[in-house]
Amino acid sequence: MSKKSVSATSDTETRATSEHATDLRLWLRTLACTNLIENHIRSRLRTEFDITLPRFDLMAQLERSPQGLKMGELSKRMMVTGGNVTGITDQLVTEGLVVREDSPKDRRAYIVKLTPEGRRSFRKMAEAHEKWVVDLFGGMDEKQRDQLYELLALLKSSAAQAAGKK
Amino acid sequence: MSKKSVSATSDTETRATSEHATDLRLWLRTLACTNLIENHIRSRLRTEFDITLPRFDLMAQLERSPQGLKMGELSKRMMVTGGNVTGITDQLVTEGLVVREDSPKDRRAYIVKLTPEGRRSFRKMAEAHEKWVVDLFGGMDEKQRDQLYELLALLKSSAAQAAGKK
DNA sequence: TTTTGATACTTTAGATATCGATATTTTCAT
DNA sequence: ATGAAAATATCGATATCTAAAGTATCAAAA
Repeated sequence: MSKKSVSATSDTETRATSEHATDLRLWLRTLACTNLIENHIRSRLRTEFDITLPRFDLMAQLERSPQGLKMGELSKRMMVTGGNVTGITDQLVTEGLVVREDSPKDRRAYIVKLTPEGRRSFRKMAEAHEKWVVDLFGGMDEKQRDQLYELLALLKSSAAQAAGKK
Repeated sequence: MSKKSVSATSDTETRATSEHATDLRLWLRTLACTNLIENHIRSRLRTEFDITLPRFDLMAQLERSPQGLKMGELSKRMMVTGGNVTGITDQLVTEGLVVREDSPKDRRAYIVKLTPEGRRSFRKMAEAHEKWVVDLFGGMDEKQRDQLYELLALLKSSAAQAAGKK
């Protein structure tokens, strides 16, 4: 007894099951791409600049916000917990790449900023980092990259909404 | 090398810079999507099943390979280092969810398998997990998801090639 | 056989990560 | 005002995670 192929005739239950499976495959592929790229970048940051990815990421956030950022802001933007940001910041302070300044508006908070050396150091790494990313995405043409960019915007808002409602 | 459609007024340098910037944005958006989804799944696995994401991932690999997998295979498929797999496996063995069996072919290797309890436990979690993923991708229609799936295939091979050459 | 190199896994050290608890400060409703 | 609730950051415990070094085994050549 052979099963009919899932097509226009599939009932609700069959369709639901099949959608589950395809969504799962889609998610696993998304994850695989990210891990592939992230592992590569992590490895090169280490071998070529002797820095870890989390430290680089934190510095990247600060470079984009020259006025500095509160710990909580960093936590939100890096999508990691506050305790984690505390640890990474501690390391970068030890290395002299960032500083904690007291916030004049809120005595609970710190403002984290790049030091001049941190900024200089980051700029050099960022230049190489951009090249790596260009290479990693180089197998796609401009139209495909644009399409991917738009689809990921959809995914981001879809996931944000679903995650928000919980 | 294929021709790229570029606005007539941009010179080479401008184009290069702008491509760098757009690729970087594309990568950051990819990363943001993955983190968003991953954090949500991690959180729900913890609150609803009291399990960590890495443990769930390892079990998922084993469920797909009922004959069991060697540590090295797990390492490759999960895209993490061997030492990491050792630790996660240790935890799961302690919890009675997986077992290490000696490989009959190679005394250096183990075959890791789900225990009956591990399989039972995983199936229950996987069902919920799939629902979460369906919800997270629910804001995209079928065509968009298909497109995303295909574009990610391109990205995967592009990144794999670039990462391979180094 | 013995050596040699590669492979499979573990162990170690260091740096991230999370979660829950805590201390301090701010905000806000009364 | 003032007390409760919320916000900010840190700390301690535990769990990942990587890179590198170490152990055991395999496979093939000398």
